[in-house]
Amino acid sequence: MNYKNYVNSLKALSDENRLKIIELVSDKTLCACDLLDHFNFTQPTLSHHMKVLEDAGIVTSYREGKWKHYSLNKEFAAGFFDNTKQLLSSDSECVCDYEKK
Amino acid sequence: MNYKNYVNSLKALSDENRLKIIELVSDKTLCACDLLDHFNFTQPTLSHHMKVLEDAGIVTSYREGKWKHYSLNKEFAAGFFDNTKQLLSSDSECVCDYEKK
DNA sequence: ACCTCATATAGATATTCATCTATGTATAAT
DNA sequence: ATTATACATAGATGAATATCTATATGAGGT
Repeated sequence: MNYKNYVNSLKALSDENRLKIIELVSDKTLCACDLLDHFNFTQPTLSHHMKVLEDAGIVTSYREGKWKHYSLNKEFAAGFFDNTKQLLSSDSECVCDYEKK
Repeated sequence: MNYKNYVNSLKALSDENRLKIIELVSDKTLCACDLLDHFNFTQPTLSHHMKVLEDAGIVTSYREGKWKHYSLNKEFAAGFFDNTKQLLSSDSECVCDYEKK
């Protein structure tokens, strides 16, 4: 498992508003303006959250005219799920003895 | 899904050292002193991390004389796994329209 | 009682981060 | 060209947190 990458994903997920965003785009594609309707924070704050989620590979996006559309990255979902399983299962190979940092 | 609780779990997991601790106790029980051998930070820092993990219900502990022993909470592992599945799967029931905060 | 070992707590510091206001950029419509 | 709409960036601020040193607590052994 790539620890740095997994920790990065966890940090990106560790925010209640971003979790809500993920659920909103987990089954459909939404533009930023639609997402913003669901929250009480400002547009720059949403922009920040979307950048965090996109940089972490959690959501993907494409531009269509003025709009930017977001959806859940299914590859991320599968990968994150696998990493979580490996972390929490006792029968996974032990990576305990990597070097101290 | 209990968002607050899940976010709390994610935050507790969002640290590379704590992930390593979890892997160390995922298949065996270890005392704090044994855990400390695997890291370069100080004993109070480990104590802090163990408190975070225990408060989040991620690890359980018991005292035996001078030693405090830790192991992975299997119930947490199962619950966290379920929550993650629900979050990332598109076919889960939508909890999108809970109140703004 | 005293000492040693294992762990916890207190207080300080530096970094990270969620949010804001203000402003910039890009695209489309008139 | 001008204006409106959608999104991004810059800079500031307050809150959370990972780490440290110093000290306290607790439990066994001599």
